[in-house]
Amino acid sequence: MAASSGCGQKRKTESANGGASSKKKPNFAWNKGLLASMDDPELQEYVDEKVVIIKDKYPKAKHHFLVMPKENIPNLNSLKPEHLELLEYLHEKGEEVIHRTDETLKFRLGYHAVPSMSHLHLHVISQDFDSPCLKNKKHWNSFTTEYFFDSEDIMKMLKEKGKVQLDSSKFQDVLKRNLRCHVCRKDFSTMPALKTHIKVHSYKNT
DNA sequence: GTTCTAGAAC
DNA sequence: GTTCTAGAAC
Repeated sequence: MAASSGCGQKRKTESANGGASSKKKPNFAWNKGLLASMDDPELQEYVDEKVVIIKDKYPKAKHHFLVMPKENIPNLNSLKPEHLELLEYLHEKGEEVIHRTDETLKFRLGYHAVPSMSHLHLHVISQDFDSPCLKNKKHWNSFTTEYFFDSEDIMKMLKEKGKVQLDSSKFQDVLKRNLRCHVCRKDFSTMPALKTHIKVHSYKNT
């Protein structure tokens, strides 16, 4: 059967790397990974003159896309008032990809308060969170707590304040909070228990 | 962001 | 003994 985990784990049988120089994987600049992913045709979902949409390399739900401007905007703190139209465009393109994918499912469009990866990216993620890549508390809390800012709220902030200023220290504790179902608010003590539980809910967009 | 894995939790 | 979490990795 060889059922795989489906979450991009490495094959240990891989050995055709032609040399003894493969002891360690260079981890430096891992946070620049989105730049490479943007140019990967395997991941690209949509491209135009202003944006690139890719499938998240490690999707945390059945459907998980990243909408990114081609313009190099490192993060939310870099946003200026003149970027508002661009944010609206990202949102619009995100909604389009939802309609092309599965409009019967509930989705959210939003930004992480403190993203690990550099280069502004709008998450477009279905709310089932049914994925083998969703593995730990940080994953869960980053999409189901106030760590996840709805795109509309970010746009509103930029519009009203002329910037998006988030205190990153405030969000470290949020990621360590107890595991709680995003639908019925029931608490769970382990990830496996939570992952089993969330399957009982419907994620239809009705 | 992920992988790996020690040792805590059960 | 096995499951699960959480911190280091260059």
